[in-house]
Amino acid sequence: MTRSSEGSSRAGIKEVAGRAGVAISSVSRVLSGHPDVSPAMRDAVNNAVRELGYRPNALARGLRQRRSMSVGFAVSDIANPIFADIVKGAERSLRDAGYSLLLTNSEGEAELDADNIGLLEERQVDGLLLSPTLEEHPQVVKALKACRLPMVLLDRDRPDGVPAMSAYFDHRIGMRQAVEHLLDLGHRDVALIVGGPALPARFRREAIEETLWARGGRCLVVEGGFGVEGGYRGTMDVLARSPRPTALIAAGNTLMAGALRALHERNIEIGTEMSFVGCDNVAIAELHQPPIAVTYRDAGALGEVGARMLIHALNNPDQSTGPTEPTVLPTGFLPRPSCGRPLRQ
Amino acid sequence: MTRSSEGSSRAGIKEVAGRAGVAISSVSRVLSGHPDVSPAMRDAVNNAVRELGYRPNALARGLRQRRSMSVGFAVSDIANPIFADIVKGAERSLRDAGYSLLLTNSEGEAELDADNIGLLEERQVDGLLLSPTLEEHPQVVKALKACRLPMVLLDRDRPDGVPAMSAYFDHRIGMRQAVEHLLDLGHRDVALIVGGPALPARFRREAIEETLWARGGRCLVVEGGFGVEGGYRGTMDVLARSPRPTALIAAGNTLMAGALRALHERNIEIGTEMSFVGCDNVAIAELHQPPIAVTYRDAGALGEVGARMLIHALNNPDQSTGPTEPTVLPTGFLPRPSCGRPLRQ
DNA sequence: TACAAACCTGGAAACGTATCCTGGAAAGGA
DNA sequence: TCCTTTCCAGGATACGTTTCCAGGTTTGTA
Repeated sequence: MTRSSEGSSRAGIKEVAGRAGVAISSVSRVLSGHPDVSPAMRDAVNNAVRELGYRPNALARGLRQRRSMSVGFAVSDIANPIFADIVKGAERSLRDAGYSLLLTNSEGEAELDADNIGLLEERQVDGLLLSPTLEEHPQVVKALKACRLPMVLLDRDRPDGVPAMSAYFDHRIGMRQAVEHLLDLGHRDVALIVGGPALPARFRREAIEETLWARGGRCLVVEGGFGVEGGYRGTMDVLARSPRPTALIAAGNTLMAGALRALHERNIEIGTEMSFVGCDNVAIAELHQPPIAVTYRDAGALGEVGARMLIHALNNPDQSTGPTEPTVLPTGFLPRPSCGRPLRQ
Repeated sequence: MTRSSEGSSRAGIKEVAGRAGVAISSVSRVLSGHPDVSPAMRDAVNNAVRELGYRPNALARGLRQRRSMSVGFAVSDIANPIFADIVKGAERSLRDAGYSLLLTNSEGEAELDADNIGLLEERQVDGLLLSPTLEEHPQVVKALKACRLPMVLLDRDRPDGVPAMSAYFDHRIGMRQAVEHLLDLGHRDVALIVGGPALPARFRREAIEETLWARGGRCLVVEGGFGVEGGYRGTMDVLARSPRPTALIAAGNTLMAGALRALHERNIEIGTEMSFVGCDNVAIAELHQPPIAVTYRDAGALGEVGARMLIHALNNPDQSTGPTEPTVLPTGFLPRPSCGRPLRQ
């Protein structure tokens, strides 16, 4: 009988106050660390809290304080390892700051992203982290413009008129290094498989074209569509070209998977018949035989940084409401045996 | 001036009532689809809602209704593709049913899992999905026992006294097939690298040992610890044995990655010098050269099913409070060239 | 000793919603 | 015409907190 006979529902602050023989407001003061509290009061309340196993109701608190201490993350595909890492990093920063994470996944459907933004608003999140499928999709743009919350776009373009902060990778750095590497090996005809016009792809394309042109190379750009399928189709397209490029760059980790499948299927020897560069140092890149040269980025760091930007904005709501400077994180390049000298000059 | 001059804060049900010239309770009735509402009233309210861009406050609603229409998911590592798929599947089911997902990640720390369970309770989630790091960790068990909410454990053991439902894979099916395959190829000495005693590993170990013993094979079990590192160390351990097993099974997708790294480092030719079986049909397995034979499972389906079990329990709170029968999903085996005949008999 | 200041506490209002309850109006039957 | 029933709308209360306000006690200072 040492267990207190807990009611069917959880104890509230009222029960705590009753048990401690004090007023509700006093309990609240103790719990929120208000200075004007006598030691006796503090002990009495803390004891009652412990005995009842009291846990505050975050809904009630959020309603009263008009802040829920939660942020929403609208992501396009949590199963993409890059996004999983970003979410993981963001969750870490948020947890450290006492925030909870409300996650929505759109499975690549832009309309769902737009809906999700609205749903998260209803849930009274204090801010929003965003890695939508298509940041320029009209419904998404509309939802973003209508949204009054502090927002951080992660590795995405900021559509005109959207008052969001942003953090992204400078994918050009790693790509320039990759192309320089290919040029140094003697390649002059390089194909690029790219999914769409959005930020990461755009940066990569820019860097590749500029670097190639500057040194007299030629670039074949193939838009094969997104995902593994896109990579596969794009690669098949490239392989059918004549003259065939001697090096192939897949601008994304899912494109890379599709490209590798196509190369295997056609029995192309990677690193000799065709040099290959992928994106993101995911498991396949490292463990493939031969290992795949890739541009890399610290996706977890982007999540952490983005979340911190958001938290900072939440703590300083008075600052100039305009979006602050974007945070730009570097990328790099890991040369690996998937890149070799071209067979023909 | 067609835009309504929205106040700084969002409009509430009160503003809607004022604009429509009706009582607050009437607005609530219209919005919640109550039958006793006149068409005129319905139109008036709906117009006001549209004009003001009203969105209900989920916090207030949850507080009043004592259900938040959200569920928590405490996962050990969202960056593990299996968990990412499970979360993705769960989010889909939850979204379809009108629930939101509160995600916590413990990054492999059991204490964090325990904390997170408490945090999610504070947030008044209606139920809990769980893929904790160590379901038998004392703090986790304590948190689970103290939790009054409907819970579903995903691919985890149910500790004694924890009133949770569960859904898991029968990893034995795929493993039996894998071992039969190895036996058929002529292998008699098989090594198993396993992370710990938890459910997936236990099932796999059981199936391997039973199947091997039944046909006169020998099994070397190595507990190398979790993660990529564990797989690496375990494999190095196995390679040092004499006589060296002719086949190696890595019981987990991260263990597989570590094992492959070790095998590459030692220049072991996979499929001839050493046959290899991994777990989960992740990208590396398919794209590795030679492709890696793996047991597979539909992780997304587990997430969907688990979430549906939870939702069903939430909709039928009166049913026998005891946990229902576990849902068991099958696994399979994909033979691939990483398994070949042993060099020596 | 008297008065201001600091400290501590309790009561009450508010956050935005759902729901109970009451009552008026309309509709139907005698 | 009167009474009962049904339909519909509004008022009030509650959900569990925080926070403002006012009052009471103690401390410090003149």
